[in-house]
Amino acid sequence: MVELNNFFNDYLDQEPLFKNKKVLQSNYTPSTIPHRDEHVKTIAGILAPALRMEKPSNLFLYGKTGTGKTVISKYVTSQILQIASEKKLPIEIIYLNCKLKRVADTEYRIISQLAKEFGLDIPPTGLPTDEVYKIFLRHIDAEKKLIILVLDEIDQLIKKAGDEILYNLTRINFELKNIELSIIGISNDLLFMDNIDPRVKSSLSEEELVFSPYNALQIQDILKERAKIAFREGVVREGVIEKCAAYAAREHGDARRALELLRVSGELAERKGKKYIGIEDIDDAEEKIERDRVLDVVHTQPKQFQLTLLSILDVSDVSDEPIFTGDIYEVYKSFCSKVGLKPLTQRRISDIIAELDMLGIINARVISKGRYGRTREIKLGIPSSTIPNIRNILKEGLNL
DNA sequence: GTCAATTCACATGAAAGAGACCACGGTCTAGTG
DNA sequence: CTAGACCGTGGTCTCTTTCATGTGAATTGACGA
Repeated sequence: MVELNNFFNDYLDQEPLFKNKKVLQSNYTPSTIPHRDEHVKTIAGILAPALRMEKPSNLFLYGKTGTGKTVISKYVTSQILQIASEKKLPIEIIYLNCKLKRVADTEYRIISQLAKEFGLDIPPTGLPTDEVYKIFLRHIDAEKKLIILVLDEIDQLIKKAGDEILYNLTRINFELKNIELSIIGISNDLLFMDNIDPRVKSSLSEEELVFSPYNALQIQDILKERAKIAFREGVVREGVIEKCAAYAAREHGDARRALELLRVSGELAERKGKKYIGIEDIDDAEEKIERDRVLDVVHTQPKQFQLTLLSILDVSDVSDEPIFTGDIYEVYKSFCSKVGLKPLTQRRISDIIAELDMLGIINARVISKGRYGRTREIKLGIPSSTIPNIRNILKEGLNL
């Protein structure tokens, strides 16, 4: 038995670097949002009629990840909710993240989640969708209410389930007398509006707002503000914040990434028993975040994904040449026969590769090699230092 | 040399199937009074 | 008589397969200068 007692005591004696780690976590809603005053005001202006029990316009927010769309909409809606509860106004605000698997990524689940918000218990499956609608509508129409529905990552929902949901949701206003429903859609994808039903489109995007990425200086401000609350004084060394911001700005100004980077840097420094966060911790943090993300995928995705990823790692290990779908499929098949798994069709592997690309583990690009066909050119999107590690974990998990 | 047709190796889409999960209603069974 | 067990039906959801269609540029081959 290891002497854990000492370890824990040492741990407790050690001065913690963090004062309040929560403010660096992604679900934290700060009380001030630097460099977004205009947006906050605009949104507040659009939603304000709600406080007079008039239906606000539907609103659409665009912008890349980490540009503050979610934070701001949460902030504004929480303020509204606060006033509403002071004045006893029947306003409901429902926030749904459509990207969360098995929560809100199909029509059925959206409705059942909505129903759940109103205290209805709807089974996760088994009922016809329109039945769920009926139950929901009947229950909800009982009293006068104004509902603001925030659909985050709405593009994911549309891509998977079609635009019928939005059509049905916008129609609730016409069908129910007591309910006013406004929708706030949040999307990372500027283009996704192009291929949805024009009727839905016009009714949905009565107001639009685009969030541009932060630049490095703005991210610095955000980081400084949060770091002040999160860390003890003097913990963050000179240049640390600047470097975090620079990293994040390189990635299209993603503030969430910058905050994560700072938090992980702090955690790593603390674990090393240091009394401060130095620039070198950021590099470690960067690598750790990357590795964790890949490992997370490796563990949560099904076997076929893992096999495909392993094939990619294997092929790219052998040569530095760019690799193509066909090569991977061949290797993949041989792996399958080794493991005794029935290989999937190339069609499916093609999709899996596309999904791995979406997850950011690989970089796949469709290119045409002219006479020699059209295919995906695949490169690894992860630091090479982590590859052997990941490969071993993969092989272990697959009994190879 | 120029230009359009050809051709490759997949990408991309649509539809449909398999299998897991689940609710509901009806029927059967065993226990109870 | 009734509560619970046990179907069968019909629904959703995910992962796949099957079939069909699309596609970008290197290559080819005809054409004219």
